[in-house]
Amino acid sequence: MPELPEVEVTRLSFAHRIAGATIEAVSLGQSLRWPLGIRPEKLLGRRVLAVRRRGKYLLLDLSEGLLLIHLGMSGSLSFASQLPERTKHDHVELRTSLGTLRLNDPRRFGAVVYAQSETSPIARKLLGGLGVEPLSEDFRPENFHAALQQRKSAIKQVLLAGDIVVGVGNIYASEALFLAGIRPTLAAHRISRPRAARLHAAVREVLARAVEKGGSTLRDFSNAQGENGYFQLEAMVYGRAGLPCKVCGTTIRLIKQGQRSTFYCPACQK
DNA sequence: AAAAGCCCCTGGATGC
DNA sequence: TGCATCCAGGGGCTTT
Repeated sequence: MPELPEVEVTRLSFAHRIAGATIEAVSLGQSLRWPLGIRPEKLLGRRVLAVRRRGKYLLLDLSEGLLLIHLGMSGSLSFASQLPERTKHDHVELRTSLGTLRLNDPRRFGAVVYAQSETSPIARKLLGGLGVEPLSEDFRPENFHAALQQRKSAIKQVLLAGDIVVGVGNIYASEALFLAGIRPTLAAHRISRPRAARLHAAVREVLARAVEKGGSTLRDFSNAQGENGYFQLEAMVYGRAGLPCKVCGTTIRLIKQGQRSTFYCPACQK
């Protein structure tokens, strides 16, 4: 489910409510992708200072150390003073003085990992290889073009890899490439400077727009307040195989790239 | 260094 | 209704 917009929407939905809370209890369900990395009782009494985002990770700054939270494919967070009864896919629960934070993740590709600092070995392993934040000032057309020149694989897969620019997942990669008029199979190093600039703008535009719409709720995504997203309703190509392009009417195509679906318009994207 | 495949896991939709 | 197959928002790890 969660690409940058869904993670950011989740962050916005509880960051201000959990800030300053003291951790009172931690309980774990089934194992996730990685172990927590600290004895849960060690977290008791620590405070949650802030919630930041890096790529698709949420970073909970604690009075000592931080928690890295990843939602994987099917994870979602809830934060409320009163939550419904726990179900079998609720794998991490953090009870605090201001409410309970709960991770639900049926597929368990997600994770909650403790790190002593952002430079600790585990934090470096998870965050170290990440590319630039697409919505920050550091994401610049010139640098983006230069980075693409180094890569021979298909632009869609380069976007997904996340080592040049973070946060673009399977939905928004297809959407950004449509917006930029670029064929997903085009080798990244073949993209001209002006076209790279156009893709740069498209990535920013599609992600920012998706955040505004509360993300995409394809099956089960909701933010930490339980609210759904609506960006999927305005998707131009994602999930629209066989349907007419909203711009030119040509039938949208579905192909596989690296075992993942890619959608594009063969007329609008060259 | 980069690229390509594999795999982790559960559940919903579809087909016979 | 039962069972097999395919598919799904991610990404680390291993092998070329």
